[in-house]
Amino acid sequence: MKKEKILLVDDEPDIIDLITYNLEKEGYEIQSATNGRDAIEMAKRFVPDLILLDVMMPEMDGIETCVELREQDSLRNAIIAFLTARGEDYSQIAGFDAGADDYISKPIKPRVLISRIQALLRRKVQAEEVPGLEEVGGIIIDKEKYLVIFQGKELNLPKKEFELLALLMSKPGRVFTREIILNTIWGNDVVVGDRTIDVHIRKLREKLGDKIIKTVKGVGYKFEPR
Amino acid sequence: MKKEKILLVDDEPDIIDLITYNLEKEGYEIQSATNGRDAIEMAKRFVPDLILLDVMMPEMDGIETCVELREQDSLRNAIIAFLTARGEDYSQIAGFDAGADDYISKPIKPRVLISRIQALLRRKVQAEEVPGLEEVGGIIIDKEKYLVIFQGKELNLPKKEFELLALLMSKPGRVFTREIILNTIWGNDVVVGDRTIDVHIRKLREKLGDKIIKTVKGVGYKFEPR
DNA sequence: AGCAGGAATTAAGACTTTGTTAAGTGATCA
DNA sequence: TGATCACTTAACAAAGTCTTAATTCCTGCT
Repeated sequence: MKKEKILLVDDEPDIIDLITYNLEKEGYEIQSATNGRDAIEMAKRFVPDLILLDVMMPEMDGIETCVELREQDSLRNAIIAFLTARGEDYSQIAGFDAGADDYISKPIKPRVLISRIQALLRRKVQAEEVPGLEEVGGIIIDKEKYLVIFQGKELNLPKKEFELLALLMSKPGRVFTREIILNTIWGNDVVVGDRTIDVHIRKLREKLGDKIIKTVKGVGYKFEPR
Repeated sequence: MKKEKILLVDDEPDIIDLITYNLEKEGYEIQSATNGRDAIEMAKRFVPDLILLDVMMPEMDGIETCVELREQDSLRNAIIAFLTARGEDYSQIAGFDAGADDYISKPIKPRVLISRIQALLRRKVQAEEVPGLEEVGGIIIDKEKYLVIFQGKELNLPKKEFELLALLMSKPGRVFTREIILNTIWGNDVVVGDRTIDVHIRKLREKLGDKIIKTVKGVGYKFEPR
């Protein structure tokens, strides 16, 4: 699994040390900055997945920094969370407007922080999407290796079956019409009989069980994630 | 702009009143429940955009409730936020695992709460924006998945019924004449008897209840949102 | 009350779309 | 070159959907 990158911005070295220690222990890759200006420079190169930003900083405060970070195109889908002292409630309001995704109260409790960060990154991962490898409803399909893993077993599907499964799984739940299936897998001009698709579907069902691919009569087929 | 729906779950009436008052003032549509069981029932019908869930409740606590709510298909993209008393940090950890999106500390400060909710809903809107999915009067119709969710239950409608429902729901309240229905669903040239539409309407009413589709004698039919 | 037009209801049968099986055609590979 | 595998087709079976037709039910009107 890819190491996720976190940029930590706080003017107090003690806090930086504490957080860095705890997050590195969790396997994240951490970089830190002690002021807004540096943070922006660093963010451009480091391209973090998550930015933890102290609100109270000399010179350029967190809010200001946040606004500038948000203008960076490369950080469009980075997550920004503020670190704020209890009682600084105004910052929550201004912070969300500045484009923050969350805020975390000081004093920092490591366990809480980690759990919070996991939740934030999980949300981000959902939003992203990693091509090539997909996992839905217990089935893993690896387009690079041309491999399907189902109930712990590796399956070597023939080309057409594999492509058909990959297509259905690319949008779990969504119905693909026969027409679209033909166009996608066989190409716009190739003409094959109507039953051909059925037969391939049948073979997939033989291998993956009957419940995974569902027929929508008169429309098409869909992959039904458990 | 559509009113956003919030379901509030807390066993203390005072809290309910306080929050309801503040959120209604902001233009949200609020429903509330005082225990987890009711909350789940209500959620199925109400289909809220956001659920505020007290962690500490008798019988079924917030975490448990959250887990069950997350299993509801119709709540797939609802946002769930916990209300927690200061010091209940354990709840933050368990809560995120249970599928919560955020937590909000008590005591509730109205200004902070509202700002927080706005941020959460803003995030939701971004995450959604998926065409083909519509929600009207507690019924969700998903053209991609060819699926209707009604009172928390998934319905698999046959093609014609589905198309008919989709048509009526596309403009809630508007009357569609028989002629337009025929032209849209059957095509301009296809000729089917007049009663055919009635029969399909009837089947829809069997499945969705009698009140949802209304007859306008001599004119046509309309979908009657709540 | 009686009537007429439209709509609801029902069940039966026609019709479509899929499932299933087995067999045929190539292609590939030792 | 014979075995195996992938793919396609054909033919029939099985589901499931759509239509129709016959009848009853409403509602407003005279």
